[in-house]
Amino acid sequence: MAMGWREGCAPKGTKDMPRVSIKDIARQAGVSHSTVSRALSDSPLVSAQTKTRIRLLAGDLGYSPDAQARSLVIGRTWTIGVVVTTIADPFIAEVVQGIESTAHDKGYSVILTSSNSEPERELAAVAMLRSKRVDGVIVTSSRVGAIYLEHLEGIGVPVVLINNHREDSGPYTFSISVDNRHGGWLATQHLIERGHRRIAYVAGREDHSSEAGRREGYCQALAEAGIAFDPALVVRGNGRSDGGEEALLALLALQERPTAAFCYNDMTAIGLVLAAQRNGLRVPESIAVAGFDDIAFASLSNPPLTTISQPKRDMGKHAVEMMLELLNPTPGSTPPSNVVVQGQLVVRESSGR
Amino acid sequence: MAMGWREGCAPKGTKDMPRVSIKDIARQAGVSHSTVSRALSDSPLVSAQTKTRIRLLAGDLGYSPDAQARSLVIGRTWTIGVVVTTIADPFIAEVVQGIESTAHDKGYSVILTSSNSEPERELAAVAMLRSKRVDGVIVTSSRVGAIYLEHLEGIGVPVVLINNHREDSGPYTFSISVDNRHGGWLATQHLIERGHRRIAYVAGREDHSSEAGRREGYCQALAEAGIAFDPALVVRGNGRSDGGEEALLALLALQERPTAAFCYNDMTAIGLVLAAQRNGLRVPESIAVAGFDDIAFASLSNPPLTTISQPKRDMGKHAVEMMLELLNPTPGSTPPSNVVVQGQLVVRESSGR
DNA sequence: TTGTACGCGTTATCAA
DNA sequence: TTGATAACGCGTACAA
Repeated sequence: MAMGWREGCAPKGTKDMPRVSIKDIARQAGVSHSTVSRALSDSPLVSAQTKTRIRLLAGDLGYSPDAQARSLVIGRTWTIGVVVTTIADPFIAEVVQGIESTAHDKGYSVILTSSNSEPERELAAVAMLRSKRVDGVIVTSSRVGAIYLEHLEGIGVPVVLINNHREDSGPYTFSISVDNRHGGWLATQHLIERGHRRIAYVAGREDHSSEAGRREGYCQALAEAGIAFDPALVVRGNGRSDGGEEALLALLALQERPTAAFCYNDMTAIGLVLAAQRNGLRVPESIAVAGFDDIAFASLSNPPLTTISQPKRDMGKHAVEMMLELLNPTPGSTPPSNVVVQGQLVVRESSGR
Repeated sequence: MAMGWREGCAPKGTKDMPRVSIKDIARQAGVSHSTVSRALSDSPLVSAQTKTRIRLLAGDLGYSPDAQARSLVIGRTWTIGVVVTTIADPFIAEVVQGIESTAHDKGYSVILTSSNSEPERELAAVAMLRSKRVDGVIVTSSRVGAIYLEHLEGIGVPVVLINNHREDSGPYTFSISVDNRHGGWLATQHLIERGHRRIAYVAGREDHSSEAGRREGYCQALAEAGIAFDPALVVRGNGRSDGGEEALLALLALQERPTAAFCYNDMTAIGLVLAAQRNGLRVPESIAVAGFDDIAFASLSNPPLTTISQPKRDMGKHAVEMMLELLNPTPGSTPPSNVVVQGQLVVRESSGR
């Protein structure tokens, strides 16, 4: 019965089951295809009678509207492209969950592309999104190069950047990002309140757009507390757990060890905690630790991690809503502007009593 | 300049930047649009001279082929739909990363939909994928209801199920799944080798298709070791960390407490470990623990978690390759069949010395 | 209230 | 080697 299968997928639907179009419905209903089109799109230009008749028929025939054909004439695809570095990053995954979820609610679907931070992949992704005629693009990548942004904007559709504010962005590009400086300040300030004065900062990658802000917040909190900034206490990391592990070793090698560490993000913090414990240190007794992001595992690590919580799902949601406002501006409203959301300090056990 | 923006996105591209089609190129090049089409698709029916001339022109004009129009006539979209429960699940996220990555390599793009396990969302997602004319669908959901599968197959395109083998699937539906029974056996056997005889099993949701197999493996290992099966040692879980926490409390309430626990998955195991530590138990000394999946955090938890590793990325990759073989059967090859991959025991510290 | 005719951007089938 | 012309499935201005 399904023997034709091995010959490959027949062009449209299988030979066993050809696809039904509005013309087919029209033929069976004895009307023109335009009447069918109107009936299915609930146009007032059709009698209620034929409307229901056609709709029933469409249901019986198993009709499914062809979004491509529709988009071709309408000029919109109700699809938004989402570009991430990797979906395996727990932070990004949660943001994307927020994006997909609200996009779905608004009748949009999502094309997901991951760049793996490889420039060629990024460009290929952009070309593909452009060809697929997405209505807009949301980018959740911690670093968006200038050239890359240029290509992105070359698609000619609105772009929303998450955690990646850029000054040199085009007129259709907006960003929504967490207040990194304030978050860094909150975390450091918290450690200071806990009585620490030698506080390390484990940095992220320098090309991550959030890095500078978090470090500034760290510096500011120190300054406000009258603690002299010690460059030796700022160690390099990479945003991943292994970076945190290496950072701990670097701190261990210091003459005067820190009693606390604020880490660029949770992954770094978790790696640092693990390495500390492996080296016989107790957290938070020997070294207090605070992270950034509040990924799901922050509360499941041992000890549970004190961190700055970002409203990840909400940021995804907000990004979609901003995108829709760009695509379908509501008459009265003000045009969108860049958004900065505040992170929240979540005190858990890794920062002490 | 970009003042027209607030009037909404103009149909195709912005007014500032109308989209260029092959007809535009044809006009400028003084040839017919079919010649342009041929030149761009590298047809041998065009002189090398005009071919390069047209291609250069296309580049200058910033031409981007319209995938929709193309698909409309070709009958393929080079798009596959991916259905997950939630992308925020670390296991699923890694599988999807594997899917997106290899799909990209093969020239396919991915539409991501998350069902949140809500039936209405699932059906809406299926309808949307059908309308968008995806070439195939990959499902990574731990439970696929019979009705749901029916709808899925109603799209008329191949379906690949990950970790969700079903006997009652249609002729175009295949599955790739881990050997749950063997994995459960491996983990339990490992705990037995470590000297444990009272070993608990913390179950997953009963409607998860992997649950039965893992439990069977557990039972078999016990039987082979001559250990009597004690139903009291099988406690309910839900596949999440809070389920593991509750399970530990249940085990604590037992007359004869277990000295080890095999958990349905890593999230459950992590929750159980955390609850144990909160209750003054030491892992693995007081209770040894093994999980299943080997999510990224298994190695980052404290103590690092012994678990059964699933080749998550490879499973995603394999799913795509299977899909492509269904879409473009290579002449000589055998038709795809359901695949069962073996998990690997990864011994870390949570299971003892 | 309905039907006709055209266009969206492609590919493909004919003639030339 | 190239150019008309007809599809693909749909929306819509225009005419009836």
